[in-house]
Amino acid sequence: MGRSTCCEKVGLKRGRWTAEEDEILANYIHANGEGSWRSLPKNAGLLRCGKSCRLRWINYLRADLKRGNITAQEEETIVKLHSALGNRWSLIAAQLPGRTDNEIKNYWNSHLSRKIYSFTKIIKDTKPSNIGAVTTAGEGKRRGGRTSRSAMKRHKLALMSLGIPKTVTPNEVFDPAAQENSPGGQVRDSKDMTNMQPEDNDDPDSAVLEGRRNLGMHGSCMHSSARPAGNYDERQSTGIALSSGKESSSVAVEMYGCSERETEEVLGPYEWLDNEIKRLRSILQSEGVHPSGNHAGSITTNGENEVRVIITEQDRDVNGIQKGAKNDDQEIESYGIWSSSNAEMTDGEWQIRNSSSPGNSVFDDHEWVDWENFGGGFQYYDDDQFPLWDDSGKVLCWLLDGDNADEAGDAPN
DNA sequence: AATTGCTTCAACCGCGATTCT
DNA sequence: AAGAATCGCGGTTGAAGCAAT
Repeated sequence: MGRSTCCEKVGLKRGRWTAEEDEILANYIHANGEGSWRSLPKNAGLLRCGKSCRLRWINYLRADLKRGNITAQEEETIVKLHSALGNRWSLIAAQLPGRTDNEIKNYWNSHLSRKIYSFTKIIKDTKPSNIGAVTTAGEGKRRGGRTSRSAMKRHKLALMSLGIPKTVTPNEVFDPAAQENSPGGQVRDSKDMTNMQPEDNDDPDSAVLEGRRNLGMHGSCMHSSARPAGNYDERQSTGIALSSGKESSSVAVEMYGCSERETEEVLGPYEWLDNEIKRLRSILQSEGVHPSGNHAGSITTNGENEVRVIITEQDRDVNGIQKGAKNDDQEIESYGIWSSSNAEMTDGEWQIRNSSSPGNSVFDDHEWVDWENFGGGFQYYDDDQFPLWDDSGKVLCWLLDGDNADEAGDAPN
């Protein structure tokens, strides 16, 4: 069927709205309510298309919009939600009263993504050598000290011209294209998450694994999922992918020996992400050795810009749970993607939490989905530190919408 | 003071999803 | 049931303004 444009382009005004237009639109909506956007401009006497009116109202004129800068708390919320949901701005915005999806999208693109992108650029540009050659970041003479959109674009084009797959950006964590190339794939919508079944797979854990992957089973600020399929066997190793600002730069420096030039675009402190990276660095410093001594650790990449900590589990999994019959000397399959969030230091002892363990969190300190019950219904864990995950434990279930979400609780409203 | 490069964000665009007829 | 209309979302663009040179 042919798609008609939302309105005739001829004769309609475009560009910035004037105060007078705003007033007309606001008055009309106050009198007649929202909706019927197609007929609204005609009825209101505006030379705008309905789409433009709707956008103007939603993003600017609504009375319940919050003005002013994004707060630190909001920023953290955005980062965490983006880590889990990808570029689903409307879902993210729904958790930030008074903020619009457009605003959050802009904020992400202009503030947050660059911080992460800068680090991935370092990884991309740096050879895995000279580990230990530590330099400080941000010493380059550069205005602003940020990675601009244009610079990112140039970088992307340069990589493309060289036939190099461009560095994964945060937005691509849930990139459907990347998903198709990813071993486990990425979630496209909530139905994908809620309808996952273990069919077509003999491995009873596969559905769970799939679910973890699809839900962005990487810690906050991770981007481990967007790699192309390769000979890297995720099931035989666990991986950590890094990104962030200053602290992550130091990780990069320590791991790969970035030069000053290579770190020049690294950003300033961003505490929350930095803490993630700090913990990761500690993991690296421990060489991935589990307290049990059963793990041999190494740092590697899969050749696709991704930093991984490879930990071979030789006897049992990190939770001490035997994972099927095998010889004593057989390397156990450890699936899933590790993040800095599923390993932490507690009371001076490393607690490396395998994602296969029930109740282990995706994000540090925040219990999410009980993955073992993923197929038949969710169980969620309380999180009293993150108000998004409300007191009754209605974690992301209602964000997923769909039928399964109802099993875990009603969406707050 | 002029130029250049960059950041920000409002607005536009295309398309899939949903609702209407 | 099918096509049309509309809504809503996410990606992208471009103008305005700022900062460095």
